[in-house]
Amino acid sequence: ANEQVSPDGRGWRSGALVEKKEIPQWFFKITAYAQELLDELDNLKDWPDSVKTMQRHWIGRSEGLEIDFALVYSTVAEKLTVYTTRPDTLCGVTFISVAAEHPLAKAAAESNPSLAVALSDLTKGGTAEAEIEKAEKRGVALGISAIHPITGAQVPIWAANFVLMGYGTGAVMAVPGHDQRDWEMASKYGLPITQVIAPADSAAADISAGAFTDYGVCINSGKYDGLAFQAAFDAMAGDLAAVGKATRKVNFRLRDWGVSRQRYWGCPIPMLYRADGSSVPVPLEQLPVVLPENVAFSGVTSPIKSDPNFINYTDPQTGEKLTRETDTFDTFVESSWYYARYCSPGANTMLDARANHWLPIDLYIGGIEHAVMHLLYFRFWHKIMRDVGLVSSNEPATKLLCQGMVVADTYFRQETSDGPKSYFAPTEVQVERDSKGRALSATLLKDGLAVTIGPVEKMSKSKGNGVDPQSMIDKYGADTVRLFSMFAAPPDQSLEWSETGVEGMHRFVKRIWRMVHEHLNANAGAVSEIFDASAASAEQKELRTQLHEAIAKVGRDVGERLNFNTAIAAIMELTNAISKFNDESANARALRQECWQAITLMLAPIAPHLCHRLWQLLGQETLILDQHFPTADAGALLRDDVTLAVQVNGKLRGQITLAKSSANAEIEAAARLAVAKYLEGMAVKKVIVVAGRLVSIVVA
RNA sequence: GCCCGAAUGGCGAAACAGGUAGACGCAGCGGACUUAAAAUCCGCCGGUUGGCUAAAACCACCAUGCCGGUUCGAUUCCGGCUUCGGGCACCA
Repeated sequence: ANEQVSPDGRGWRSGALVEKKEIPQWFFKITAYAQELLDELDNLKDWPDSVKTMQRHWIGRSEGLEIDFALVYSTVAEKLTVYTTRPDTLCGVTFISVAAEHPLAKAAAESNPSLAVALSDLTKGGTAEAEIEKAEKRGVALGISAIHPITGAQVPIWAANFVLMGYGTGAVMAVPGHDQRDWEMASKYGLPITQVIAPADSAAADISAGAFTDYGVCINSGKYDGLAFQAAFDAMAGDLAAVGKATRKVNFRLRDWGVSRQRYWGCPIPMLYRADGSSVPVPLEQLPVVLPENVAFSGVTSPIKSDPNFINYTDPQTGEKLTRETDTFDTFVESSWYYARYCSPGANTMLDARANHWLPIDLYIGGIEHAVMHLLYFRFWHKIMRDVGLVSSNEPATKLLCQGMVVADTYFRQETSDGPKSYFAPTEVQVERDSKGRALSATLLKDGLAVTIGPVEKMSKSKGNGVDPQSMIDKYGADTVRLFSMFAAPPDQSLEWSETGVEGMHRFVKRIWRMVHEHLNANAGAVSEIFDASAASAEQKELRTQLHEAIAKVGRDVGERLNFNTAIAAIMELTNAISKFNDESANARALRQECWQAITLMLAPIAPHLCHRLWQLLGQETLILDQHFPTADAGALLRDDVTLAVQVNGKLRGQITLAKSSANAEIEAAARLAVAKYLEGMAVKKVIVVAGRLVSIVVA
């Protein structure tokens, strides 16, 4: 695995030099779905844009040209086909680069041992795209030339370490004047660099310092001179197609999905090999092929690779002797359809009709690290299941939420500057703070000596900053822990764990408990009166408006935005407003009862234990679990007055409060009065009234 | 190297379609209650910028990573950076 290769190109445990070898592998043809996977991103309205953008780039659709270069004196093939998205630069081709695994390179190496060595040298280094892109551009001449399809010039063919056999045709035309990788390679090996594109704005491009990669107009390109990108593309495509040397081609960056793994623990790939090496699938009625667990481990390879009981297979009908594939599937295969199987537990087949009944998933939650690989395989597999009739939807999940990690403070000691760090749990440490609450230093409780305050990091065993939620639940209760988890950050951001924050939330829980009891005690039990809006005081009207504004906000935050933190904050604000509401009239008691019932209903999904009990205490005979989320009373949301900010030249200079029904002229007059001292001696150039928000006066 | 994000007080954060920056909470400070402590309640809480001051109140200015732009108005939009995080196909 790439992860097990050290940066020096050796195995992380054995230290052995890593070699690359070609082995037969099974692939899923995800590229056959590339266009659909791309197109349907537009229908995923409730997926984050960042994920959709990453998938678009990953699929990487490009429109280009496949161009044939005739070979000179080659016994292997007549022509070499390259793929390019920049045919406008064709006249700047000074050589051709092929992948080291390209058939042409292999053929050339057959009769040339030193070339074979040089080619295998080229493939040294990692396989990760990041490594290939960052590695020095290297190449080796194959000693073969090709004929430029337009100029007729002979250009040499090289193998290069940055050309991938799996993309396009495994061969690219090299235009060092206008491609940075080609430029670096040409500069290294003294290959010619010519300019065939000039900047569109007729400025000069300096290709001696690096490639000029922008679009521009053709120069030094004969009859194509002066053409811009698209015109040059079309002209080249037309002319070359007419002589059978080019075809338009859409390519995708997306590669087929290699699913073979040489590990034991996995799902065996259900394929059989005939004596002649050809392969057939295991018959449907014999699926699934179950991994044998009664096996003997001997050495480093998977035990089923040498287990005759597993390998040998006799066709029950014909008696033909076959052997089983011993590789197992990539585990991404299973994670691509578990959600569907979960919808039909116990089914004797892969899925039954229940899967289609429940799917697609309403809300799928996972980390952003899965943005391209898992989430693309997942979409691909759903389309496969659709195409074989197992499900009828096109996509597996209608809404996607990418949640953040849980992080916490770290504390450590390091004996020597390059020595190992020993970490301490936040619970073992006492932090000293200055008068503003800034952390100054920390000491270990056990010995009273200093420890270093480290950065806030993802909770992990190695950093010792993990918190067992059970210990917090034991101490504060599950409702408090759940409320804190929801309150500390929106779900798509990382959540910083803080025990003082949990304590603060516990205070809030106790406060609600106490306030409800005070409300009930003042009334000697639950209240039955109904709030009478027509007889309400201004303060009562205000609280009731606040209540229904909170209900509307919490409904939106929880139901649509999934921003539980602001929902809880809105309930806290309402609680603070109730606390300040000192009115013991019957109407006020009825209003308070309405508030507490709504708060209990709104908090019940997050703090079910607390709210279950409070609901009963508030005199309700139903179970709170059976209740609907409260809805705001539109009438209660209307306020008579509105407060507007008044700006002068964009700076806040005053506030006005006036009837909501006020006409713009009235508003403007009130605003001018409120900021009169800023308008003295100035000419008012413009007044902008933003309904319900502010008045902006522009003066000079 | 390429792709996708993020950056706001001492801290976690809020500002939902460009409109009063810092809601809500944590920490801190001051006070009430108490013999005392805990718990609870009340108040303050961006700026070692300037003005007026004994001090405050108050007023002005500055402030959403940095530089520039658009706009009456920018945390929000645009261009250019910096730093941090995620991904780059065998970690899953």
